Amino acid sequence: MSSLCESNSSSHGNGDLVEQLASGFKIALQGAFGEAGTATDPSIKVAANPKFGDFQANFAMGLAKTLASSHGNHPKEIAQLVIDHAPQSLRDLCEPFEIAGPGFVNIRLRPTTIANALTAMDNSTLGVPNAKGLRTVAVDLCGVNVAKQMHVGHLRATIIGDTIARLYERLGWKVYRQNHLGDWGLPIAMTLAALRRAKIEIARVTLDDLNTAYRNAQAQGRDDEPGLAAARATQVGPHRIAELEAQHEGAAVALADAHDTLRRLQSGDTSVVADWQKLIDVTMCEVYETAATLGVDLKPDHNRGESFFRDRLAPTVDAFVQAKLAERDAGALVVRFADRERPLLIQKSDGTSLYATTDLAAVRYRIQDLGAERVVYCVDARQRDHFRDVFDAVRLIGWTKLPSGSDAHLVHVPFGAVLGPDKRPLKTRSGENFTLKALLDEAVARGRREVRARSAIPESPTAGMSSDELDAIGQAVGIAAIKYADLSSDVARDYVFDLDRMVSFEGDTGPYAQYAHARIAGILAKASGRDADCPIALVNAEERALALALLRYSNAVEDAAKQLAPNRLAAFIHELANTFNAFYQACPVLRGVDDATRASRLRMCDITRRVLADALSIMGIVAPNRM
RNA sequence: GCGGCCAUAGCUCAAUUGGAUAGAGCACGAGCCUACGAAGCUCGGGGUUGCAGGUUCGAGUCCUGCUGGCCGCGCCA
Repeated sequence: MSSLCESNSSSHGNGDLVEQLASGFKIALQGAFGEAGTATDPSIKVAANPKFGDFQANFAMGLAKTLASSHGNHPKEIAQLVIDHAPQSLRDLCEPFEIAGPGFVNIRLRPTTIANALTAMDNSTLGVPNAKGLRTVAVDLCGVNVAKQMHVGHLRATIIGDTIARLYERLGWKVYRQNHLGDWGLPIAMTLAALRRAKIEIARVTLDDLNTAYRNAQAQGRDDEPGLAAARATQVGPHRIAELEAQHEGAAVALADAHDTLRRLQSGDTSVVADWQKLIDVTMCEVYETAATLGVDLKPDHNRGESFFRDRLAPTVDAFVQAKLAERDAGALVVRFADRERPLLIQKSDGTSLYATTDLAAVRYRIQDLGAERVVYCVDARQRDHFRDVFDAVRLIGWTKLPSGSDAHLVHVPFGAVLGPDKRPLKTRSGENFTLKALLDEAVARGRREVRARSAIPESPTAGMSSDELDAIGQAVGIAAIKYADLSSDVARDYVFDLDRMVSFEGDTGPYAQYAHARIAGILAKASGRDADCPIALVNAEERALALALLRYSNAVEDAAKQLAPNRLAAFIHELANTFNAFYQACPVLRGVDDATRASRLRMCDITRRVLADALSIMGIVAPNRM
């Protein structure tokens, strides 16, 4: 597995301890076992338990297995031999090594090693490596449909996608956010046709109107032809057949109208195109507003909807036909795969294309036009099979090839459903989807209520703040509650939406992290004048633990990006906040300590605050200085 | 019918991708503020990781079978 940043992290002077230890053990491994040692991963991990030290090296057991034929060494002997070959540069970093269990090498760092590493990361990078725009990723996120309100499903596609985009941005990648809007094709035409039939003035239409029209259009267009055939075959009552026939005719009329509208839209009929544009404007206006509320970077620049690819659909289909990868089946064009029955449909029997076609055109655009070496899709887990097929089709035709000759990496990040208390997909009492707006309004109201309640206490740091200030803080808290709850568990899993738990502000929540940040900000505000370059002294266990937690930041960011797992970052945030709170409890910063200790602890507070704020900003969460 | 995902403490979730005694939070019990911010900290009880086998020095993690749940399966997106 290659590093996210090809350039050697140690050259950044970020004091990455794991890398320093790993390179030291590599030298030792080579010294002890030559070729076989060079090929061995030192496997440096954070210690499973603090009593085993700070880190552990787990190479010995695996190496014993590969060496078994030629040597007869036990893992413990192998570990000892490697330790005997440890270069002085490695020995200088650590207390004497210990071998324990089946062959673990326990590593305890010298306090100066930790202090030096912490000093080295105390700059604007906070130790995080930077690819300097030399690597490129496209992130498919949000994926709203025109004329439809955003609902909870879009919450995940939006904030998970935004966080992944921010992770890569933080690592210095060139990031293209791609909002794959549903803004083209029959569904939009149906809505448009329904609006025009109803003589609704499109210039003044609202998103609610559109939403209603969309639903009505879908209902009108629903044709139960199979049902009708079945009814005739089984000779059910004439009443039922008549009913189905009427529905069939109504649907036929609506569909014919929609098809006509679609034809005019596609041929550039100025009046239809103008109305269509208005639908998009009305829809997106609210999407941008919601994105802003959520702290998500989503703008018109990021729109790469179905309509954007409309002229690329025919060439896409042609390419598959030319490559003899597509074949006719019952009038439609399908791509078949060697290892599964299910084909990928890329053209309907009436000659029009469908969603897979757009997805294929979009992958090609992202790799060949944007130059993305990775394309990440933040889309509902139910579309697993679909993306598997699309990705395989792209590989078959060879569109993953980059100019450099290497292959672009396609990844679907499948996320689970948001469930209600009944463990069923979250719905309102009347069975409708919750609009995202309603959900966010509720969360913001709860956040504001909590913040106001606290500001009413005279000793509170927020006492006497203006109503606007409290509202802003309350909003930050409410949004953080929702986002952190979503991003802190494995995205692939379903989760139960429980606002009470999210906004409880206790335990592993967004507000807990914000609170830790605000506490530190409070200390720093009280400390008048501090020495930013003072020596860092690590005496207490809590100081040492805090320093080690801070030093894990770069790995947490890289790991979260590599695994496309925001919950890894959330786990880091929670652990850091936790470790800081313990430090804070045990180590006075401003009172009753000598100047050197005070300066050292203040510096650690400062770094901690910046790391917390930085990590939260990757999740698009605001960290207020007071709350 | 075929295929995919999942099952961990009473509840909600972790587990550094095969490493040491499976960890957090909530809830429950016991402590800590004339306050460097108690939205906090410390300590405690709570587990046959759905079941049965297998692979190996080592399995929550990999393989096989079973049970239970969710999801998907050609002209919707």
